[in-house]
Amino acid sequence: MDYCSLFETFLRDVPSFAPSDEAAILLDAIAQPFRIARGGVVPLDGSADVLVYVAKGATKLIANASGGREQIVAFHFRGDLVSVPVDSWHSYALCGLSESEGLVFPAEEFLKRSDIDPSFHNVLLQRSLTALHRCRDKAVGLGRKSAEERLASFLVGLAERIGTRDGPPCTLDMPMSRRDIGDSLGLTIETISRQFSSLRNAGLIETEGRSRVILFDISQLSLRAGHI
Amino acid sequence: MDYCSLFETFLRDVPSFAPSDEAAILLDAIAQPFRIARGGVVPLDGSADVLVYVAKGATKLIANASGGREQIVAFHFRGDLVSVPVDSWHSYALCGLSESEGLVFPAEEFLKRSDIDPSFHNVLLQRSLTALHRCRDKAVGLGRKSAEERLASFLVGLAERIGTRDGPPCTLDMPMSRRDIGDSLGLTIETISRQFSSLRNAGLIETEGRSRVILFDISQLSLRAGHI
DNA sequence: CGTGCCGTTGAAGGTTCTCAACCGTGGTGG
DNA sequence: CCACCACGGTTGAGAACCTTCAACGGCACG
Repeated sequence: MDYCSLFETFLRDVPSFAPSDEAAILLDAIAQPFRIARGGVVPLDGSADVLVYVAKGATKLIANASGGREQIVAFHFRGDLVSVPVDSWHSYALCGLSESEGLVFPAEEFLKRSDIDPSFHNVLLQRSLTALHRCRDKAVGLGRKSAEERLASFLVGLAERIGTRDGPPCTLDMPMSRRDIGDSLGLTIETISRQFSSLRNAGLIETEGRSRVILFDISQLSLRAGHI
Repeated sequence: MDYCSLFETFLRDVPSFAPSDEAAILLDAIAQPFRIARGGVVPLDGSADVLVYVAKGATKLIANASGGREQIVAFHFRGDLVSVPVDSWHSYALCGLSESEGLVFPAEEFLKRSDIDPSFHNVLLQRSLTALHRCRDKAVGLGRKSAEERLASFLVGLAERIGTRDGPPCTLDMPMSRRDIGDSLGLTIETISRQFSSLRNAGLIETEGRSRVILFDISQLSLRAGHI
């Protein structure tokens, strides 16, 4: 994808104004395109917070705790806008699960220029609130849930975001590895694997190869996830 | 505090426009004042997301996981604006740590009306990003940290928000109980108590009564917190 | 002065982690 | 074409950390 179509995709996905608008021109001036391979890291200048638009592929937002421990804070897919802080207790990086492309904006500049268009500004606010609410639900899971509940939650949540809608059964092609799932749920790969086996034995899911999961009964899974 | 002074405090704390502005009048029309005692719950209509402004006191945002387990997602103090979702996997409630007062706004209406003033809109966006970043750091702690690291993190974070600035030593008057701390860090009260004892024995902190903590060496605590 | 809640400490138990071995798959090079 | 290797995933056994259960102490409040 060349820069032009990247930026057009951005304007289509983060909706509410046409490419000719004044705000679009201003944003165009500060956009930095990127393209990363599976496992690659989105280049951040490291001096200021950034907003990253994911145009294609799938990414993970990683926080580094001390001692080499990693925590995946969120997964982001095509169309998502990710806020990546620089000056925080933990260092963050946005990393490709598959080959991915998109745009990097300096956050401060971006927000300043988006003032021009209130409805665009509203979209940003809405999205950051959605991210906040997702992060809170994640925090609840990390703080108060067993391994089984976490994995069930994870699968149900993923089904809502990227699953086939014509279920049941619902088929899920996960772009992330067992390690990624573990790093996201605060568990080890071994525990993830054991919980997959347990759900398989319970007849709730089936796995094909490394990345495909079939969910037979989402409501049952939701029950095991400890959702209210 | 009567409604008028509540609303004036709101306009002062969530800055950028004077009480006479058009936006202020519009917001005035949808504000619902509340006053809760220690342990009381901010009344939410339950049909739509709300934004709560805390004018006085200290509050906790609680998520209910199934099985009676509670997870405190965030603490909020005077001057904070809290987004409380209604339709989520977990049910949320905003609860007083001490006698508290403030204003409740329907989120959708609030955001719609704040369009009028871009700089106000910017403040909202900035605040929700701050909340998101805090929530992420919390998620890292819940996912990847030991009990000692969590408590050290908690104390350092609290010191930044409500500690005396003239330290060291830094004195902390915590409005929350051991149970609250446990519910916030994903641990039991017993573990919290043991970790307090451990930090006391290490000479890093001193406790006076139930709510006062004195931090002798914040950098040392920060080290134990596993911050990068 | 009694009662109740909050906090502390101890001992036993459980869930998850760590360490280790094994298997299947996909890619590479002889 | 096949052997080999690297890597991701699975499974088992023991250890670590936190929880659970239980008892006790102290402060606040009626």
